[in-house]
Amino acid sequence: MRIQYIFKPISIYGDIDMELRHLRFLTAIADHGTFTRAAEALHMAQPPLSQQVKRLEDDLGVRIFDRSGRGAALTSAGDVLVERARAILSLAKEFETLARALGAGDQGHLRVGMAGGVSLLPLIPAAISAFRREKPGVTVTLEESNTPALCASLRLGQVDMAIVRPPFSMPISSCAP
Amino acid sequence: MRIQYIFKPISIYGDIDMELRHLRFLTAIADHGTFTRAAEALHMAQPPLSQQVKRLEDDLGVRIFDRSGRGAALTSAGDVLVERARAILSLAKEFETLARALGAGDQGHLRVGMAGGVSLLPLIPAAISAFRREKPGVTVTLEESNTPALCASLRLGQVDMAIVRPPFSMPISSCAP
DNA sequence: ATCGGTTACGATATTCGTAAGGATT
DNA sequence: AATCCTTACGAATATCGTAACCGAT
Repeated sequence: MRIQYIFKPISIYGDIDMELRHLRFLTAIADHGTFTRAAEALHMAQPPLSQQVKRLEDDLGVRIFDRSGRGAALTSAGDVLVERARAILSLAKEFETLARALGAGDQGHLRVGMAGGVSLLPLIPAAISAFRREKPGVTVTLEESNTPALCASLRLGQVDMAIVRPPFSMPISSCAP
Repeated sequence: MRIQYIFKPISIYGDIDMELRHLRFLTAIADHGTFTRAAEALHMAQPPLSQQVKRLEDDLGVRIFDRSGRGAALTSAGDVLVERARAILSLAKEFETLARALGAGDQGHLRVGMAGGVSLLPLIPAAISAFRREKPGVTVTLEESNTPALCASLRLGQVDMAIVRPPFSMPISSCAP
């Protein structure tokens, strides 16, 4: 009866918080086949890349890459994990894109044409103030003119919206985009 | 004609890499309603939480929370984004769980019973060596005995696998789990 | 001997915490 | 006045880069 013991090293570091950075490291190595080339692609030196990956592997208790003299190949576990990592990174990218798009809606330039005397109505300045408070990123341009001229400006796209008074002759369908 | 200009501040920092930490911050604030209580839950002080969120908002160009004297409420954009953040964090959590599970499969204790003389066959030691090389975290216990005794041990769960020679009398269905 | 990965350690950069300042209820 | 968020700045911490080392082809 022969018994063999293998002592597995345990992480000397405390548990780390896995971050998207680590997932980016994994996919880069999987994509480029070696730590060295992945490090180049990540604009960093290779030793820190090794450190981070090793630490992640130790923390999760799973070996993701098989290192050899000619590069790093995915283990069977690594194969599954890198696939998941790509999905997460893809969602994160979408998150950023969506956030910027949502933000873009809150900034820009709004050109408002107002018929003469409209600014005397209590509701209008209040509405503009409220809008400016809610969307501080939007530059608001106010322009006072008469109703027919404003309708023309609106049609030409020189203003984005016009506050006029009846009577005015403009079909709803000709609103500016 | 009156014109108002509002200059929108641009981030003085370079673009940051969004990390899972930022998403954790967002969901914590959304969950707790105030930066202060979220900071407590995150085991951190409240000012750095404000800093990180502000920086993320500036970088993405979107306001996620409406700050007021009595807490932080989600903006319409923030509502969408926090929902996405939760999805990403959920996947990240799954990733960690899966990784640990895959790692656990690569470690543990494998008890192998071998019939006498089997170790003389060239294939068996080679297979064991290969297995140990591939799964360094698994402790392998080898035990030599005779075929009937090994079948009994296997049935009792005293070994995980047995390498025996015919004839042996054991239905396949009685394999250990 | 070259290529690739790891270890060691000092430098750098980011984050974090404390203290003071505003704003709103 | 009390509560909550922000700004400012020094301290702690984590990451990063360079240099030296090991292993394999």
